[in-house]
Amino acid sequence: MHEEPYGEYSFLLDRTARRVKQFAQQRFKTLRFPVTVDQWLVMKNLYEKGAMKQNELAELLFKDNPTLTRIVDLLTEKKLVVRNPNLADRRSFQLDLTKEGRRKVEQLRPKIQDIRLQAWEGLSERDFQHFKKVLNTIYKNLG
Amino acid sequence: MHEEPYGEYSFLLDRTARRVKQFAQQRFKTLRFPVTVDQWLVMKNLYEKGAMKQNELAELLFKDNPTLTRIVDLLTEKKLVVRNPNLADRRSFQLDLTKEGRRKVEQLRPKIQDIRLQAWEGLSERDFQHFKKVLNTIYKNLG
DNA sequence: GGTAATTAGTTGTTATACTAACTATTATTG
DNA sequence: CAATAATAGTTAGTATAACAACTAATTACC
Repeated sequence: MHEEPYGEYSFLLDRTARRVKQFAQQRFKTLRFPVTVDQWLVMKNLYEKGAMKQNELAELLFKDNPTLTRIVDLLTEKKLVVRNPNLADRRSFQLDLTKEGRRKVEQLRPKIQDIRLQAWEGLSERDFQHFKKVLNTIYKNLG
Repeated sequence: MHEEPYGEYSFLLDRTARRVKQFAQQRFKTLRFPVTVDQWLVMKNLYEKGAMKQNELAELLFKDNPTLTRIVDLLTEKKLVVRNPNLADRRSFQLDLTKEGRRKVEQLRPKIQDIRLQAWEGLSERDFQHFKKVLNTIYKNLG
């Protein structure tokens, strides 16, 4: 195994990605924040970028349409997101945060930093830049 | 977003991990290899390390028991893995590859390298070592 | 030896990911 | 204008992940 170049990279990548998500989800639970990590990403993007169509959101999040449909379904049930008719194209909606959704985002945003900093303890900004470069290269190589 | 330290790391991590798995799964399909990436990990570890109990495998793979039970269920259905009674402890099994399972592993192992190399094009062994260090640090920080 | 605590794996539930197929709507083409 | 192709989002199916609860077996303790 150690004699093969880049052995185990995908295993470590998967393991770490899962752990990061699990940790964040647990923190959300502690904070009584009533959504999953992936639902949060939807809300965060709607907050920062404003109302948009589902396929615009899918592009931002690199998620496929079925998955996103289901996430949005759950968020609309929780009354955190609404699907407004898109007058320019009856095939699509304008997704937007509700007032409650907006408030929830504002509550959690300041806390995300704490979650993030725990992961990066002992690592530097330089490590981060390098890490990003590798992740982006791999992503592009497989794209 | 760019003013926050380590912003987006989890997003990029998740995105890349998903893409890597997706790419590998597509390659498996092309190669007519009849298992998923996660099933492959089970088989690979049984091949390299020999028969073992489920909880030993769970530790190696960092997967929880329900998930592993389901993966092993599917592999036994495909007749690639068997659950042999563990005479020392009636609560557990010895998981092992079947003859067919062993053959399948031997078929695919040489091909895994190609899949891996595409991801790491343009990156070096040094990049890899650094990447591993970051992933392992994050994992430990959140453990 | 008997009882309580722990353990190995399973079952149930909810969520997300990927692929395939589908329906209604819009765009393109001749 | 009509027919065809493409598109937006949805539904269905299969797989994995995480958490909770459970059952049978084993271990620990008195």
